[in-house]
Amino acid sequence: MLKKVPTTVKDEQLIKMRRNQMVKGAVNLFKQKGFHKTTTREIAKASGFSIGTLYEYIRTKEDVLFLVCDYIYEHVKERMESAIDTNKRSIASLYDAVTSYLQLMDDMQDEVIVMYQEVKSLPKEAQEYVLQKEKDMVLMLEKVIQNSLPYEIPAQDVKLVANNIFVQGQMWGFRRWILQKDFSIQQYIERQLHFLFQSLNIEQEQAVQQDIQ
Amino acid sequence: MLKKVPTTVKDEQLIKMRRNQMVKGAVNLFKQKGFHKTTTREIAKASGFSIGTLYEYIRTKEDVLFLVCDYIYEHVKERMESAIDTNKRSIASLYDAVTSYLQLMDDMQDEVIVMYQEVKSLPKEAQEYVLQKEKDMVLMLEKVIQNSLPYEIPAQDVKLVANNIFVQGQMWGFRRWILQKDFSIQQYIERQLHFLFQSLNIEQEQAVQQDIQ
Amino acid sequence: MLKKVPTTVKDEQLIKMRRNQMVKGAVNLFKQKGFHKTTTREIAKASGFSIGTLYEYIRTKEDVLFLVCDYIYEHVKERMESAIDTNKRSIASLYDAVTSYLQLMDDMQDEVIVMYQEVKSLPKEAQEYVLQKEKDMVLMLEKVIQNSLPYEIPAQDVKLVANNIFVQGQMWGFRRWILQKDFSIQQYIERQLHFLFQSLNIEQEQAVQQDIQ
Amino acid sequence: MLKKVPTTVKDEQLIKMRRNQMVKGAVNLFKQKGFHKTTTREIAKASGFSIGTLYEYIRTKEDVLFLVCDYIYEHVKERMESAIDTNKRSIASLYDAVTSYLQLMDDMQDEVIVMYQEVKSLPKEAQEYVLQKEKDMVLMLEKVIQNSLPYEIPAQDVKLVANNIFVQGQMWGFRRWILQKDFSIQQYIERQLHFLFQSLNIEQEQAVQQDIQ
DNA sequence: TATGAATGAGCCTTCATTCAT
DNA sequence: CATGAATGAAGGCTCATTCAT
Repeated sequence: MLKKVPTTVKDEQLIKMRRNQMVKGAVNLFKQKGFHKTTTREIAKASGFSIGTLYEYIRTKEDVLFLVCDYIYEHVKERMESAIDTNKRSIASLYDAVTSYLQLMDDMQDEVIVMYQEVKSLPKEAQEYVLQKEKDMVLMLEKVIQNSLPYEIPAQDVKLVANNIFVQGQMWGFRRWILQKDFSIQQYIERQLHFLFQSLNIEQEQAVQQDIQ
Repeated sequence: MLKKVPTTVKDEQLIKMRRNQMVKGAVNLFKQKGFHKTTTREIAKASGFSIGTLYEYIRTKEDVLFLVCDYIYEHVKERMESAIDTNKRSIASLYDAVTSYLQLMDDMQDEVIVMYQEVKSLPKEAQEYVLQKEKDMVLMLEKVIQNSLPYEIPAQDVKLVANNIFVQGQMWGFRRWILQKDFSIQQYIERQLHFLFQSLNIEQEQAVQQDIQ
Repeated sequence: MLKKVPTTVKDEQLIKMRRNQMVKGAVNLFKQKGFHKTTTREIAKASGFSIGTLYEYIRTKEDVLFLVCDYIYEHVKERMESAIDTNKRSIASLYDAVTSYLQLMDDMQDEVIVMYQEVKSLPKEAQEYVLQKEKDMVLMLEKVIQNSLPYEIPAQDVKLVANNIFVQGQMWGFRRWILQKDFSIQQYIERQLHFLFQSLNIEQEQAVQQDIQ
Repeated sequence: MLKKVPTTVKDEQLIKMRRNQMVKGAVNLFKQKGFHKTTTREIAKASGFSIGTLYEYIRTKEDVLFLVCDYIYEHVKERMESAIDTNKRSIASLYDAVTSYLQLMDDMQDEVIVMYQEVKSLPKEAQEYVLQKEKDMVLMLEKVIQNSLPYEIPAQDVKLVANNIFVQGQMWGFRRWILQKDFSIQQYIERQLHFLFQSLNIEQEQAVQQDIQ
């Protein structure tokens, strides 16, 4: 499962730092012009070092994209994990999970858009690696759903609902020009929660109250 | 709203034919390798004519992408319009609309994926043109929802639900590797409808029965 | 045995012409600066067309080198074949063969030097292809030797003598700075023939006289 | 005639050691991939120190090649000188010289090949320096020939024969794939001596017997 | 109209060399 | 003295686009 991008440089500390610079710079560029229209020189410049130095930390341009995707997912996953307790057995935990997730998708709009528009440019192997991370995230949502509901529902339905939530998170960024004209993120979260709970036959008040306690 | 791609050729009939060949060939290529990794030569070859001829019918490579997007949307819209009556005032019409839409998204998976992964490669102007068509489609869904519901709901909620449905259609193609392992398209439609109606506080049986009548 | 360099261009006539231009230009450059220090842009310019056009007729820079080697050997072989009758059974034919061969090596000094200094830069497969052609040439010499001698000599010795002659031809170009100070090509040929015949226990006069008849 | 490669380091002892390491490593690499395809980093690694250290002992990459060539010739010359007495006035000394020389060329095949394929990559000045050493060697052979022969022969012929022998030595390495299939080095030496003596009108037995005495 | 050879800007990548630590 | 991270000039190659036939 480990997928390492080879380096010429040996100092692990330095690698981490430089790659952080890279990801930062690259995300910005990819956001604006997409992966293909972004030059390696531009990436280097945006990262604050020369083209030569860039290539001390990666092998190919695609490595940059991979690093970006990896970074984003790692970040997202981390935040999700610290925000969500997949084992708590109450509606409130679903409420919290969805709230945190959508909030996160708001915070990381740009990154997420970049990722979803460019994964297909990754080499097959890297694509699968990223896909796996995505699956992991959906799985987290599935677990929360399963554990929160006061009744049993078919595994298939759990999957569907989890995927729906997941995609609604992405949609907030992707369809920003349409949605963010009419909704603030708070409103968006509130209404999505409303329909979610409604569709699951749950009184939303329960969730909120449990949460407050 | 008109967005014309200029040509050297005069014969309108011929233009139509040639461009159809182009779109056919290009969609296939874009599907496999994406817009950027597809060369104009490949497009010409897949279209059945020479690179020189290709450039008699377009101005730039991006024109091909635009033509593809345009074609897809035209197709989708056409089928949606013939399948949906936005004015019928019953739950059944929402049921029908969602069913038709999801079915359509199943039929046109590849095309839709191509479109959504590559629009950002379009020049700004063209992007907006395509975006508008998308908006039109969501609007259709909004209308159906508004007219079908036996009660009033806030415009915002209508928008949200329409967008959710819209995205669930795209997700069927985008997340095929995950979803189509567990669902047939019929099952997918059925369960999505189930949760949709549940979230709208509507007995699904009503819809089905109305439909049969 | 066929080893074809792929092209984008279809017109066989044109390919031949352009490649001739290429080989001409490239040999000159390789002669001066060696393969590695010669730029593809320089090759293009020396060939009289643009870098883009160059790459319509080859796939990689190494292809140019291969084309050069191929051209040289084809040329050499052709001239050797037209000058030598491997079946004539007299000393004179050996005399003629060596004379023609050394004369040829004088004419094609530059080309031969280029070839021998750069074959190792060819990809393995191409290297073997060229090596084979070289073997063919040595084989020609072997045949002539075998058929000309009035007595039997061991196959091994035939090989050795053929190789010696072959290398003496190359040496005339390679060691030009040393040899061509002291010898004209006629003198060189005359003395090498002298020692060759001496080493084979043959009166040189026989050969010359037979030849005159 | 002195050609010094400048250094940052002062300690002569150290310089010698480090450069020995360098030559050792470099020869191996050049043998496998040629001078141009070998990187300075690879040379440094093969030498057992860092790229920074490498550049403490040389000024440019070409210096490494020069050092290699220099080393090889020094080695070859040394062995030749210890094996050959250019003043002994008997056929046996020619016999010995050729034998030693060809044996040496067998021992140092790789090095010799490297040298001859890469000298042209040396800067002009260095090329001449190496060429001179080569001339010295041929001169040694010339002297031996002159002194061994029981009769006078023209200076030109001496040169030619010396050059022939010299090139036959190189050919053993260069044409190894062809020759070493049919000959052991002993056989090769024996047959070349045979033809050499024959061409010089000398009974080989004389040489051998003289040698034994 | 159709063709396909020609063009060259521009991209990714390498690698010899330097220099601060 | 030794190290190795940083640099950027330069090279190989691609591909959208043009234009003469």
